[in-house]
Amino acid sequence: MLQEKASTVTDEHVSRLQTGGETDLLPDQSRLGLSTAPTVPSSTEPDQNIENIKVVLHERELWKKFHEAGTEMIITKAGRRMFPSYKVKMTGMNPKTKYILLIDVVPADDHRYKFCDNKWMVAGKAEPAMPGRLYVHPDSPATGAHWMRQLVSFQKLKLTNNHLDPFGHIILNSMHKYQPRLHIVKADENNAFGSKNTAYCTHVFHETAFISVTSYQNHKITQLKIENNPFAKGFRGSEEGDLRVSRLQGKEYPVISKSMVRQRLISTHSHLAGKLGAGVLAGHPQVLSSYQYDTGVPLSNPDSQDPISTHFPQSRDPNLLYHCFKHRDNGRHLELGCKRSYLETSTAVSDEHYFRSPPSYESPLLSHPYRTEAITSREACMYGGMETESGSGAADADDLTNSPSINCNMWATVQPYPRYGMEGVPYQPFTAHFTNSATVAPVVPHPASSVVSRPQADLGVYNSAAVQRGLSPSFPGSRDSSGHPPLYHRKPGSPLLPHRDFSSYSAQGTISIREPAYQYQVGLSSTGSNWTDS
DNA sequence: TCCTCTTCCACCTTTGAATCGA
DNA sequence: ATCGATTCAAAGGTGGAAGAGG
Repeated sequence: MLQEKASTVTDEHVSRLQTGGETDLLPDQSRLGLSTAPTVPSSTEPDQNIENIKVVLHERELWKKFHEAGTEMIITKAGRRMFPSYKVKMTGMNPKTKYILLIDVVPADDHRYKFCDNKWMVAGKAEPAMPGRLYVHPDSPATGAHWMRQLVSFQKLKLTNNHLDPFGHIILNSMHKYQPRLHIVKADENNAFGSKNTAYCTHVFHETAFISVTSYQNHKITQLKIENNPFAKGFRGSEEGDLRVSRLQGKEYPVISKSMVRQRLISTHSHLAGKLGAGVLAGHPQVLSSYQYDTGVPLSNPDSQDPISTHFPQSRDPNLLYHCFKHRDNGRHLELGCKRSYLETSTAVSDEHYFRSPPSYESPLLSHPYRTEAITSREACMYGGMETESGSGAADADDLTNSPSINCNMWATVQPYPRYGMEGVPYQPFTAHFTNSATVAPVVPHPASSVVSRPQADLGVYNSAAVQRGLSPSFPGSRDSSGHPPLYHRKPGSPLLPHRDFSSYSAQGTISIREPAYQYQVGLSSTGSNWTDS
């Protein structure tokens, strides 16, 4: 494990916030006309600025390989893990501050895709978004020292296409493009988030975008998975060529040995690298800039026909990479950075054959009594041991023994997302409603409310951006500001059941996060103790 | 007919309990 | 009694094939 960690350092990609302080404008902010966000009282010390946290994507090179081929992720009714798995290295955290780490997977655009002629093409309008769910790292909340000690792995995150999934897996539509996002939330005094002063960051790694499929479409992806995923070792061929792969699919594919696969991968990679090196991709900055978050490389040639983009039309905005939000005391939301640049009006017919922009909507992650109580067990989702680090024993001890813990699974329900086309993508402000109550109630779509449209001109080119925004004030009651009932209510004293038990669904401590027409509903499951109603 | 999805399968890794020895 | 190493079996992850369904 240590060896793995050490060997991958150079492959990691550092996602870095550009804000120097809470009121600092990003280089392009002024040009964007974005306002500064007020400071967060709890974040006035430099070492506590949540935007100073740096996140490094583990195995970035592997992600890049997949991305270049057009990453596909299998979704099954029972839930399937992501591969490559989402692992990050955290730095810059306050060692003693507690954070909650969670991931969501959001639609990258409003299209449905099909794999035709060895390339992904738009096949129509996207289906309504699936219930949005958050995957909370099982170690959450934990101190910064804990998170920074080793790789943070979300490998147990599972994707499903089962709309009624009882296991808390992230629900996706097949043949749609998605973008995973990592949220770092500073836990409040109750080891929860969602309270008034909650601050959080959202990290988006462009190369982790994928298309969900029920069976692999692109043979290159299949080979990459087989070659790199240890669980798929059974499909690798031996050096002698006695392959299960060839046995099973001999009529379709030639015999492929390990060495051949390796050679092909190298060849493919070299080919791509060669193109990169030769500047072929210079005309396709959407590819090149995908890995150059900080360069501010302008985007995209929509007419590109290079092999890469024909296999996997790139998002034309690799710039939606990094943003940081912060709570604003008055509950209104501000942005300090630009989330994306690609907002050109899409009029060209050819655009239909290419991926469009990454998500343009705002993070649904938000505040409110995300309350955590003592939990007796955690799933080991972090690399390495949990041993106390010398020199940080206090923090560690506190981390592991006193910290109430939350479970991996949070349930959320998202109303069909407003289709944010590439054209003048509406920018969605949202309010949040968190509750740990628990009676199941129907999810009520939040009425479409004011939509903050961001003129295209406002969305310049940024390869990295930090956005500070406010989190809504908490609504400890059972209704949010719009009068909607809570999504779930739990009777006082109702114990939480172990996660992955659908029967516990109605007994989850819940968080609902609402945006206009976008509603997150997050349930927390506990493996041990009861929740306390606050 | 085509496309997508589900189910089942064999093969593999991972995980944790049991065992043993120092 | 404790700790670490080893062994073993069960659990779970994997992609492919076949077939169902729209």
